[in-house]
This record gives sequence, structure tokens and C-alpha cells, in this order.
Amino acid sequence: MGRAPCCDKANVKRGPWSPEEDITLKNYVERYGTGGNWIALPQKAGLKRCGKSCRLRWLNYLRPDIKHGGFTEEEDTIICTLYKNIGSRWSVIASQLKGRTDNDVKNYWNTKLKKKILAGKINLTGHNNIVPSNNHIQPNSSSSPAMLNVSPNYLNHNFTTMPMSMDVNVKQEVSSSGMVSDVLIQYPLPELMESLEFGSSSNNNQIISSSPEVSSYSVPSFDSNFSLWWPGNGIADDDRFLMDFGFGMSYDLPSGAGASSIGNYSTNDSLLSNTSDTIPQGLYQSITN
DNA sequence: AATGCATACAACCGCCAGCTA
DNA sequence: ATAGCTGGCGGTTGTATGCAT
Repeated sequence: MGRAPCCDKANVKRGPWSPEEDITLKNYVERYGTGGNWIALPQKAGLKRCGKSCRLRWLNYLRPDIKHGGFTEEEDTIICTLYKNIGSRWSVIASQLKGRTDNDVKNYWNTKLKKKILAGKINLTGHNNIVPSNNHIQPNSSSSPAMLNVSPNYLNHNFTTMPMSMDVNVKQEVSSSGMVSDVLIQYPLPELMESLEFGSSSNNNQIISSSPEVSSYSVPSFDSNFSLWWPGNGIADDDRFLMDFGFGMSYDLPSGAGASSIGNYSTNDSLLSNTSDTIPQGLYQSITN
């Protein structure tokens, strides 16, 4: 025996919603809420619809602040990056795009984005051009004492004990002369992370961005001493990024260090001292707790 | 103008996880 | 512990619209 249906399909209306039904549902939800029970809602609201259908109609269409169509290039990039990292978890992807629903993102992916990628208009593996380096993390220095500098290589590392890949897309645009003109760093799980940027020792550590979507656009420079690209420009040449993974648990860094040792690394990945002194206390606690 | 095909988007289906009695 | 119920989710289908022939 199969599972009982959520409603009597013979007595509910199906197919496209009429404007009158939309108004009825919208008015009811705005006035009384869902009451935590979508199944009972249609009867209360006077709709001959399945509760699930009502829920879907509200979430995907009637809810305030819904955006339809017209995906921006930035949204394209976010969707592609997240899809590459977490797959078809549309609700997670949609949650990173203001006003978008999982259904919208899914439809957009299936009808347009996938084709764009196949046509080569979007590069899902743009970070592959990043210069290879074994130095995942910026060495400490006196001029910028508090930094876990994240190189593209480091960003691409898959942390095996994390719940999801940490792969972060870095998009390069290289001119004909070989100059790197733009780098976009995006975090696949932005709600779990926070990008901090630290100034030189003469400045206090300063949060410049806690944007959940994109940490920063910056023009990088190549440091031949360490064979890695620095994020740069915008604030100062020695801008650095520190990532708060925020998982509240231990995880492996490329060097095998645990969460408590996130902080400053030398070029050979050994942990330097004064970690807790150079990372804001709140963040340090959030990493180590 | 009629027809067929492609595209975009709305809606449905069925499974699963979490909650509760 | 477990059965039933519901919400949430991803995959799939249905339908309206636009475009080419």
C-alpha cells in the first residue's frame, strides 16, 4: 500500500492559478499567516487547492520581494560557482540570491545557464588559470601582522572534514599583454563565512566586508617571492583576507592543523605564534569554539 | 495565416527528514 | 520505538508564448 495522498485529488483544482485564487491566498496569508499548517490552509481560506499547491504558489510567486527573470551576470556567477561546489541544491543556491526561489534558479539553470556554460560563455573552472603554488597561505610579516592570507590555491583546497567543499571560484581576466585585470572571489557557503580584511600594523584590524555574497573584487598582484597572487588594490597593497569558516568544529587545513591553529602561517605552513593576539578575539573564539 | 518547434516558466509528483503523539 | 503527518526539496511534466518555416 502506498502512501496516503496529502489531499483528495479528485476534489482539488489543479493547473494554473487564477488571479482570483492568487488574491484569496495572498490576502489570507498576509492577514492570518500560514498557521504552521499548509494542509489545512486552503479550506480555511476558501480555496479548492491542495495545501502543497498553496504553499508552492505562495513561496514561488505571491510572497513579497520575489524577483522574476532577468538574472544578472553576478547571479550567473554565483549560481555556477555554487552548482560546481554543492551541485543541484537549489534551495541553498537560491538562499544566496535575494528574491530568487529555488524553482526560479532551477528553471534558469535548466533552460539557460547550462546552455551558456556548454557554449563556453561561462567558465566554471576559471580558477584553473591561477598560478600554481605550494604556498597556500601568506607568510607573516611585520607590516601586516594579522593575516591568514588566502591564495587561490588555498581557496581551491577541498577540506575533507568539512561538510561541503571549500572550493572557491577565482575568475581571472587576463589581457593580451598578460596583465591580470580582475579577480572575483566568491565563497560557496557565504552564510558560514565572513571575510575580514586587515590593515597594516599601524591600523586596527578592520572588518571591511561581511557581505554574505561576495567578499571582494580586487586587482591582484603576483608575488614572485611566494609564487602566489595577492588580492590587492582598493584599500592598500597589503590587504589580506582572513576567512572565518564558522563551522564551530575542527577541520583540517592543508597543513593538517586544527581549527585552533588557524591564524598565521609561514611559507612552510608551520604555525606562527601570537595567533590569538593578531586575530580579533571574537573571531578567534568563533574559530576555536 | 497556419503549423510545428523551441523556450521559459509554472506547477505537480514523490521522496525524505523532522516533528509529534 | 514507531507510525502518521507535514514541510521541504529536487526532478519532471505541463502549458503558454514566441519564433521560424
